[in-house]
Amino acid sequence: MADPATDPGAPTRQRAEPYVPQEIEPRWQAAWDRSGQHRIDLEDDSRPKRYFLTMFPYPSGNLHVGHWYAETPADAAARFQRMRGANVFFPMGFDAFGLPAENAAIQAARKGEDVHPARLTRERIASMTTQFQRMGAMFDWSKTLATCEPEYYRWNQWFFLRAYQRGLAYRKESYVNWDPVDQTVLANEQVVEGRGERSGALVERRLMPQWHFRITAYADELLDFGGLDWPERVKTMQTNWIGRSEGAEVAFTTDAGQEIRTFTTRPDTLWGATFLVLAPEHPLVATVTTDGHRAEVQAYVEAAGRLSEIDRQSEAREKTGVFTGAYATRPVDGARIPIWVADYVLVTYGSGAVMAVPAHDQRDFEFARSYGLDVVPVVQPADVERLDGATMTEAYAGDGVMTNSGPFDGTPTGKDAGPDGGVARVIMWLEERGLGERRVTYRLRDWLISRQRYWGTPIPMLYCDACGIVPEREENLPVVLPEDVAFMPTGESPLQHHADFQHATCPSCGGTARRETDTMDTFMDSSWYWFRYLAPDKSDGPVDSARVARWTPVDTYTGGIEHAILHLLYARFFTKMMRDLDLTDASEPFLRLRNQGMILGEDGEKMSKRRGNVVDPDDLVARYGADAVRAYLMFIGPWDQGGPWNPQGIEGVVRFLHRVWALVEDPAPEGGSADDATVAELRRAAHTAVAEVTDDLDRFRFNTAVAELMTLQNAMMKLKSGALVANDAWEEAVQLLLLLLAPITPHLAEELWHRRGFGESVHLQAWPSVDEGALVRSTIDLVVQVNGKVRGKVTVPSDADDAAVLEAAKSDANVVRYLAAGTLKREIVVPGKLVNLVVVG
RNA sequence: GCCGGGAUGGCGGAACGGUAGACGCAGUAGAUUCAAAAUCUACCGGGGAGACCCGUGCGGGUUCGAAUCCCGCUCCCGGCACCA
Repeated sequence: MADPATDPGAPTRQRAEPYVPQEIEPRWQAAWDRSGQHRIDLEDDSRPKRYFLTMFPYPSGNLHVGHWYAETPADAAARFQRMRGANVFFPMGFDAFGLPAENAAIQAARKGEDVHPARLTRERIASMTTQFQRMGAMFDWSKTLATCEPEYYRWNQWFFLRAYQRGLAYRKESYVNWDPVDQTVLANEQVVEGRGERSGALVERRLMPQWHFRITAYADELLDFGGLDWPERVKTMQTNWIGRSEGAEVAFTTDAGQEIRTFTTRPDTLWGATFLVLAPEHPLVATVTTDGHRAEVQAYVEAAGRLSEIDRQSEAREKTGVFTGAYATRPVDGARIPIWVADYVLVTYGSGAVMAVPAHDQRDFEFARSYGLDVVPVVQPADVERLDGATMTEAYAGDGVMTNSGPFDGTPTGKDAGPDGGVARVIMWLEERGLGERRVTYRLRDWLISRQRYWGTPIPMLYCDACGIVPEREENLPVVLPEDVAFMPTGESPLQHHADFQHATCPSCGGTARRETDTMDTFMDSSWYWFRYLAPDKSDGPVDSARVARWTPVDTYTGGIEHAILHLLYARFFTKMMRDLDLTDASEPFLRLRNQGMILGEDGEKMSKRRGNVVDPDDLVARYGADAVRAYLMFIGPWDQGGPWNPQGIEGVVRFLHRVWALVEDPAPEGGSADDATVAELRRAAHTAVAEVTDDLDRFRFNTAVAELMTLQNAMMKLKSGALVANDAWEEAVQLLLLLLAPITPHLAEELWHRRGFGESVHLQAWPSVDEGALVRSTIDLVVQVNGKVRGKVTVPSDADDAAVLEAAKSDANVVRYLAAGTLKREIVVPGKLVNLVVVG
């Protein structure tokens, strides 16, 4: 073959125009917009529906690489499903309420400037929408929404009222997490290691009346992930968070006749309960305490109240507590045991009081040793020497045989003892005698949704002097968040000083009422938004029930792992509540969940302005084009892993895209071969890629999909010649390559598709199917093993029988050397892939 | 402590139980160039001149054959954690 590089006489290879993504991409984005190919017909039921949902972003004002990493692979998966013949709905909107915009307004107020969160948020939504267009994604912008608009949040209020009617929303005074920086209470889910999830401030415990959703009513149902294709770790995290414990509730009676209820997972150790412990906040502490101990107990309770949650739960801390002076009766045998107050017992879990069994619970053991309380073993381990309460150095929590336990002596017991074990039998025994009952307890608390903030959905409740707490009438919704507000430099919610907003008429008696000034947790907004996408303009109800029936649950939901508990738990709860309000038949919102990892800076650290390792997607697009950014983010590694940004890595992908352009557009070198073997090789390469890319995209394995496309490009480049390009098989291979590229690099594929004159948009083509015939090889590689070692490889016709295979193996000089030493034991034929000839000496 | 997920070249990572390291990055050599960039070609786990040998966190096992399956560890990441 003449090569202009080495042969000066050879004709110079003509080059087509260069690949300039910056020119191609805006042109196609505008064309797709004009043609409306991303506007979906939600009523079209001629094709199977696929609801692809990606977690809607908070309008921070600027897209960062994380958005591109989250959205563009999801877009590739959605485009792939559309080409496979599905009617794919892939909407995008904005989670628009929240503290950052309000904090910006407060900051501005401190400087005497005027910034309003509503204006700021709407501007940011507009600029981010423009930025989103540059991704070349197939978002259907005709169905977008922003949660800060009254048309959206009025339905938050509507749901709240319906939930209130059903007793699923309620107000109660309880100990809550107060974030002193953001000046609001937070849900348990928003407190991480004792600090506010957003502000990082140490949260304080405050007793305040607040609105809650009764998520605990669904605790058991939330533990059931049946039928869901979700990552194991997300299911585990939610299961841990809900924290189900089985046990019994046992009531102890004080000498003064008050009942103290305790929860235990080990009722079989009841005979070893040598004291009771109340949490400092337990309501009975004051009434139980005897006069002689009052001062000491009061001091202890006050000191405990001053401790931050993190100090109090510190593991290193030694257990402290005080005796109340009171005694209670152990119900199983009438023994009198002392009642203590200690802050290692949490008022928020179980009943806020525990029966302490120091011999078999490490915490109780440590407390008993500190204060000289009795340690009485009631479970004897089978294989260890007898436990003695006086000499034990730690609690024994394992299995064994019950002793000192009245009628149960000799019963095998422990966590693993099963239905005939002590735990189950003692519960039955307690129930028969009315001394206690089976009880399941959860770590999960009800969802606290009140926020003492401005930029959120007003809670539609009123306080009337005559009627008390009164819900707003549905027909008066929305309770509009007033925009004529002044932001305090102190950070206090302006609603607390807005007389017009607070002034209301009581729907019950017609008198004057005061409006609730707390707003809802913004996780409320994201708990049902995918229903609203289906009919964002609907004004006579929250959702279009026919579309809900057809389109939900969401088929594939994508987003960050940081929402594993928060948003995803609330969304599941909300769907179940909506089901019970007859708004949907489904019990689960999202059938398949896939989480992307996080893109880190070049240094492997989280991207931040302070570190100076932020990569700006706008710069990347200007430099390399959107397709290169998309393809690189997909190629970087498994999507759920994320990883550091590699500036040289994207160059490799850019090279690949230029090679694709050259492969399709540049003229081929003259001559070459287009014989049957060459054509078969070309078709095999193309159809192998079809098979692999199809499988990869189906399984969200974008990195190997891109690698497969690179392999195909390499193979085609190697084979490309004047003779082959003139063959129909070349045209077919180019078409397949472009079809496979379409979800990943939509602009490049579309441009080349048109340049080749293949017809209307590549994105409206059917996804190619594999021609199995093209995959069949005329020969097969034969690996020859002797005594477990690979000793050679021979190539035989794919239809060779065992005898011919053996003959072929023997024709390999190297194999024969080893074969001579042994005898043939057997041949193992792996159909379609490999043939191994095994010889044992 | 309990639960979940991992560990493969210099790096990111591939491998239905079937020749480990696909694809890419970085690197080496060469072509092109006055030179460089870009591009192209070849090489690119370790040892050995070679035949070969050794290699997927560690120790066993199953199998003709194990990164992959089983048993026992080590370390790393994530979640929960004084939750009775």
